[in-house]
Amino acid sequence: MILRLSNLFVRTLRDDPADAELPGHTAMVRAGYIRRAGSGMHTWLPLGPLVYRKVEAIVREEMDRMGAQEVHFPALLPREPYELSGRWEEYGATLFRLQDRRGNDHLLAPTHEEMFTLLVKDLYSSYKDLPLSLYQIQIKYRDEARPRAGLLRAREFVMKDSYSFDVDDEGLEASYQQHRDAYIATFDRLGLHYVIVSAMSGAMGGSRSEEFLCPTPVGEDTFVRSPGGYAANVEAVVTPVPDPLSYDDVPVAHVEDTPDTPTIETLVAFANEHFPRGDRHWEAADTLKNVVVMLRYLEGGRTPLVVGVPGDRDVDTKRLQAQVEPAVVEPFTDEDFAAHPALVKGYIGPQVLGEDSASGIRYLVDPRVVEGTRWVTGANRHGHHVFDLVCGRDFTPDGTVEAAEVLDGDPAPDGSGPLELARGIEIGHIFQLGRKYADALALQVLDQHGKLVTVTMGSYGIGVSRAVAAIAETTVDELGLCWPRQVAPADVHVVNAGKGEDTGAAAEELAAGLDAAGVDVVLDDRAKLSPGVRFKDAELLGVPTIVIVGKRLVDGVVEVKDRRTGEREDVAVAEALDHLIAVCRS
RNA sequence: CGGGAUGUAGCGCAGCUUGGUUAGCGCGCCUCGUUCGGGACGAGGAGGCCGCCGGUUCGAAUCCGGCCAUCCCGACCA
Repeated sequence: MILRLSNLFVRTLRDDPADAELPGHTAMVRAGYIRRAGSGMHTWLPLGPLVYRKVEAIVREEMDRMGAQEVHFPALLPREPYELSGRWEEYGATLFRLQDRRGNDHLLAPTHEEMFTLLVKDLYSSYKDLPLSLYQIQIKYRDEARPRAGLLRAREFVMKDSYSFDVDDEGLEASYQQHRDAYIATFDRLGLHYVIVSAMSGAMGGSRSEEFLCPTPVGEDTFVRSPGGYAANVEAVVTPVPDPLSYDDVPVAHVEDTPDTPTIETLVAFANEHFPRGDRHWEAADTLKNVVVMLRYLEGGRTPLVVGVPGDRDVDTKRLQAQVEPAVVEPFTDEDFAAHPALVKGYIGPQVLGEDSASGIRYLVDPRVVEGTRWVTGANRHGHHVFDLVCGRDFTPDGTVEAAEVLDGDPAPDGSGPLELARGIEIGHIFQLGRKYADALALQVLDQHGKLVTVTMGSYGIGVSRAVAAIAETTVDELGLCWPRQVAPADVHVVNAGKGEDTGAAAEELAAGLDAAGVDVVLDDRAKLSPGVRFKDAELLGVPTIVIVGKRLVDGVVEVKDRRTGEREDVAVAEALDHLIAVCRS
């Protein structure tokens, strides 16, 4: 294939588009791979699909290799299956809903669990048919609250989603492992760096879930890693529990007048001024911060929950949310405070909390709050705090919860060193669904004893368009795009940098030779352009090997430049073809 | 959803405060000529519902009101 810039449908931009912020996205727009069509929607120009299709092909090959079979559902679906699974309601505002001319509800699918489940239910009814893995590569729709970062968080995007079906947990584990191996092979081939992080704490019945994150500062997901190789989603970090402390010599708890100290900061400052410690200053970590939230349950109803964390940390809503699922964490409003007079805003303390207390309000604390720890905390009276309140002596929480934010330097749960917070792009997610959808949609098969058993499922996703973006973001440099060869739109970019007909003819001949050898070529055969423009465009487009046919042609050489390293070498014209073919196949 | 901003040619922007010729600049595009190894130069061109609706006014890109859209920060995000 020879792409001639003289007629390729592309126009490179000299200025950065105003609405692009990430370097890779900016370069893709400037180089003419994609354009914004609307918020979270993108048009692909000819260069874009050349990259996209190579990514897609690698994903497809690895799925086929592991034995998954490709199917294809509509992106537009009727309401009914989602009604049956409960997700018509559950999915909320993120679901694109629309009506047909008869007023019937439809949706643009954000993911296809229901359809896969129902399809298998329609066709299969025996354990002999399993295990089975099906996949599709499909446009997905999510009405994101805030689309951003170009292809990374779009409202229309392409995802490979697959689902495994097994009769038992051992089968599911095997299918999961197959997908995990296939994903490793896929991302290795794509040239994407990744870390595999545990995405759940295991509090949800032991089902496994792991995310493939591509580490980059522009990523939207936060994860942690340790020097010893531990890596996890922040939601999954388990806090090591300290040993209990002796509290024999801790004075009796005493309430003090602490006016105008509704925040940890004001409290610490006040305590240091009026109740100085003998040994050191009071610190935020000496205080116990009690945060009250409302839990809303799917089946209806709201109950308050108070979470106690050391005062130097905030409650991480995402971590808390992961712990209380399927309940939803909601803010505690002023009306809620009015309805629960035991809770004094800014001065909440454990003495009035607990399921066995008068208030009956559930009280969970950070795992660091162990027996014997002494705290400065709210006295449940406006302007008052209690000092030397000892856990296990003066109060007993209902339990612990992993809700405190994870901080840089916290110890890894497996003892592999201090955690480092890092950012990444979620490029893949593998998940043991279990029987959620099989139960909801009655997917059962007969086992070898003739008994009906509910199938257990896994779901596995790779963001294909997002992977393109992730590659761009992690390879782009100050000159432009810099594609890995296996996904580049072409192998060689031939620049005719001369002014005479001789360089033009030599460039044509070289391009034709490469094409005949099966090497894809971008040929800059545009007329009347200064060499500088051609060089800039070649670098912006990001084809891995650039050949300059120019002033050195009179010496019988062309220049071969590696886009990534910038290294140039002179190659005799007579050897250029063989040299380039070797470079592209190495 | 909270906060902040923006909407003027394909792209990037000025003009608006203080209303008044034919709405301007750079890039890109067309023609001619000169250039030709790091986004060349000259001359001449094409291209605009100034986001939409309404109001004020003799007159609105400019002032006022409403709406819509988009972007950024945050919240949210299997």
